Amino acid sequence: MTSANEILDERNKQILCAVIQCHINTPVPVGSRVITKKYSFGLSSATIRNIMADLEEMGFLRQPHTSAGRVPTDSGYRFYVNTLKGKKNQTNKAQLIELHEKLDRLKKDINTLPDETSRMLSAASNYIGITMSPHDRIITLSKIELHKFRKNRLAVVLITDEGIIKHKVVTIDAGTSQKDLNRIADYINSEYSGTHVEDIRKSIAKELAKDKMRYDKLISQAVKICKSIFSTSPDDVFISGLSGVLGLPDFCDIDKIRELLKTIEDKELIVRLLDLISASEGTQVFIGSENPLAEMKKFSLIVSTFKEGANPVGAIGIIGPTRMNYEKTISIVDMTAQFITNMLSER
Amino acid sequence: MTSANEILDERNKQILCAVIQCHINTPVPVGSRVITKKYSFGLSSATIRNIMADLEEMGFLRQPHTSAGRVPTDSGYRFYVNTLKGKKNQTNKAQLIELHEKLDRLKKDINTLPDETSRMLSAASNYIGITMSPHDRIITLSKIELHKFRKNRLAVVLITDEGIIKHKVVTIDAGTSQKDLNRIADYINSEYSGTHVEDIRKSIAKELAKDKMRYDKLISQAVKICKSIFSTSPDDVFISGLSGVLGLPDFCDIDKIRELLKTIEDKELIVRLLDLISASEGTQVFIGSENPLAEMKKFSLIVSTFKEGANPVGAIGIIGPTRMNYEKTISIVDMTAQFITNMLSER
DNA sequence: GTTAGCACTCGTCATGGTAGAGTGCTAATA
DNA sequence: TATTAGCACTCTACCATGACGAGTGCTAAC
Repeated sequence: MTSANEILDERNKQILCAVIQCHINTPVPVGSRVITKKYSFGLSSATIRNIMADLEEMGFLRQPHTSAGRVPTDSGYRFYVNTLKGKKNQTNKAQLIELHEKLDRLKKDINTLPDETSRMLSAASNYIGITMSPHDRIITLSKIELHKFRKNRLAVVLITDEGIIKHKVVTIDAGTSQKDLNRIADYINSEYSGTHVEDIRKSIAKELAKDKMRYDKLISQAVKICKSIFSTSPDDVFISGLSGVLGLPDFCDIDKIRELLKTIEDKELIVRLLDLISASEGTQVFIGSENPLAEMKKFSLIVSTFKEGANPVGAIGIIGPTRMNYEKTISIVDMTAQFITNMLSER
Repeated sequence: MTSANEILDERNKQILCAVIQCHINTPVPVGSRVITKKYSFGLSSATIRNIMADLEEMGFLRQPHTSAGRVPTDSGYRFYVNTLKGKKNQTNKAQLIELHEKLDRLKKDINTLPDETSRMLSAASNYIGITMSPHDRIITLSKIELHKFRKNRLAVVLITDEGIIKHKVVTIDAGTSQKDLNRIADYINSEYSGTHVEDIRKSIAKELAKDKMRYDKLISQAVKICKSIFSTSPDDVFISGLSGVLGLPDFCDIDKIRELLKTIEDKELIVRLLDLISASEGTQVFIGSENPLAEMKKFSLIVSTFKEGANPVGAIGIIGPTRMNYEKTISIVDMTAQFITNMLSER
C-alpha cells in the first residue's frame, strides 16, 4: 500500500519487515527481545515494544493474546511483499540453478507439462503447486478429427496450434456414416482452422441462432458436435504437494486442513480462480483475505501465466499458508512461468 | 477364515459380531455392559467379559489399554466381513434406490465415467472413492490417427473398441511428411486393428528385436510411435472424497492423514494397486494389514472391476478406515461395478 | 456354566501452583 | 524530546494432584 509508505517512516518499515521475517522463519509470535537480538537496530527492547505497539495500532501486527509476541496481519504481509517487489531478487543462486535443472528435465510436451510442472512447483516450494491448461479463449484450432465407432458413438479429437489435444465422445444419429463425418470434419477444418476456439464457439452459437433449416443435416450435426466439444472442462487442473504441506506447523488444525482440501478437491473452483487471475499479466500475490475465493481466505496464493508468443496458454501457482516464504515462493513462480514461456517459444 | 469358524462356537461368533457392529457405529472401545444392553443374549456382563477375554486371546479383539473396552483387530474385522459374505445383502432398500438413481445420472461416456464414478462412490460411502480406467492388457485398438504439427511434432490419437481415447504428443524426424504418417497409420490400422493393445506392444517389441534394417524407415518410425503411445500412464486414476473423510473420528491424527495423502497423491502407486487387484474377479476386501500396499496398512480397501463383455475394462474401489461400515460399503462397490458392467453392455 | 460382587487399573477432567515469556507503564536519562 | 531501565502485570504452558467413572479380572456362590 502506498498509504503504508506514507504513514511509516524508514525505521518502522525496517522493524515491521524484521518482525515478519522472524515470524516466517519460526512459527511463533515474535517478541521485542528477539528483534533486538537478531537485528542490530541500536535500539532497546523497550523502544521496539513501543514501535510494535504503534504497528499494531496501524493494523500491520496483532497479538494472539495479551503478553504474547506479535504476528503479522494480512496487511502486514502485504506491506512486506510490496517492499520485496522494489528490491532486486535476492534468491539463493544455488537454488536458482537447481530450479533451472528441474525445469529443464520437464519434457517439451505441452500435454504432460502441466502435471509435471505442478509437481515441480510443490517440490521446490514445499507448498501446494497448481497448474491450469489453456483456456479456450486463447487456443487455436489446428485440426478436428471425427471417428465413428459402435453404431452411434463419435470420438471427436481436437488438435490445436499450441499442440494441445482434447477429445470427447458424443452420441450421434446412427444414420450418419463415416463418410458424412469426414465431410463434416473437412468443413470445420476448412472453415475454422486457425481460429480461436472461443471464437469458433461464438460463431457456432450465432449460426445456431439463425434459421436452422437453412443448413443441411450434416452441418447441423457438425454444429452439434462442435458445441459439445468446445465446452470447457476442469480436467486440465493439476494439483500436487498436499501431503507435504501437512508437515507445516500452520496446518496443525484439522478443520483448516479440511477446508483447504475441500477447496482444492473442487477443481471447478480452481478453474474459476485461475481463469479470473489469468486476465492480468505477470506474477500476482494474494494474501489471506485478499484471496478472490472465499474458501481460501486463510491461505495465500501466488500465481502467474505462461505464454506462447503473445497468448497466455496456461496458469501456474502456489498455495500456502499466509505465513509463507514470499520472497522464495514468488521467485519460484515467476521464474517457472518465464522459463516455460521461453521453452514454448523455442520449439 | 475357516479357522475362526472352527474355533468359535455360534454364541461367540454372535458376540464378536455384536462388538464389531457396536464399534462401527460408535468410535469408542466397546465394553461388556453395552453389549448386554444393546443386544439380548440373555447373558450378564460378566459372562460377556469372559467371552471377550477369550476373543482377545484368539486375536479377534484387543484392548487399547487396561480397563478400556475392546476394539476389533484386523482379523476380527476379517471374520466379521466373512460372515457378511454368507448372508443375503441387507442394505437399506431406500439407499439402494438412491444409489441407482445416482448411477443412472452418470453419462454413458466411458471417458468421463471414471471421474464421475469416483465422485459418486465417495458421496455414497463418505469414504474415498477411486476408479481406474482400463489397463492396456484388455483394451483393443480400433483406430490410430497421426497428425503432424509444428515441424517435428506428432499428435498420436488412439481409439479403442471400448470407446476409450488416448492421446500423446511425440517428437519425430522433421523429414517425415503427413503423407508418410498417413501411410504409417494405415499400416498400423490394417495390421493391428482389433488387437489387444498389450499384444501390440509385445509384437512391436519383437519386431524391434529383429534386424531393424529389414524394415524401411517408415516402419521404424511407426514402431517408435507405437512404442511411445502404448506405454501405461497414471492419468487414468480418479480419486475423490478426501475432505469428507477428514471428518471421521478415525482421522484425528494428523500423521495418519499425511500418510494417507502421500499414498493417494502418488497415483503410480494406486495404478500398481488396482492393477494388482484387477487380476482377480469380483469384489475384494482388504482390511488394514491385509492391504497389498505397505503404505495403506492402516486403512481398508474395497475394490471391484467392471466389464465390457467378458473383459474387465476398469477398476473401482473405496478407501476408508479399518473401522468401516463394511456391509454398506461392500454393497455400494459391488452394485456400482455391476451397474456399470450392465450399462456398458447395453450400449 | 453362569453370575454377583469387589478390588483394581487406567484415562479424563478439573484444579491449582509455578515458571517463563512478553507486555505496558512510569520515571529517569541523554 | 526520544530513548531506556525497571517493574508490575498478564497470560500460556507445563506439571502434579485428586476425584470420577468406565471397565476389567478374579473369586466365590449359585
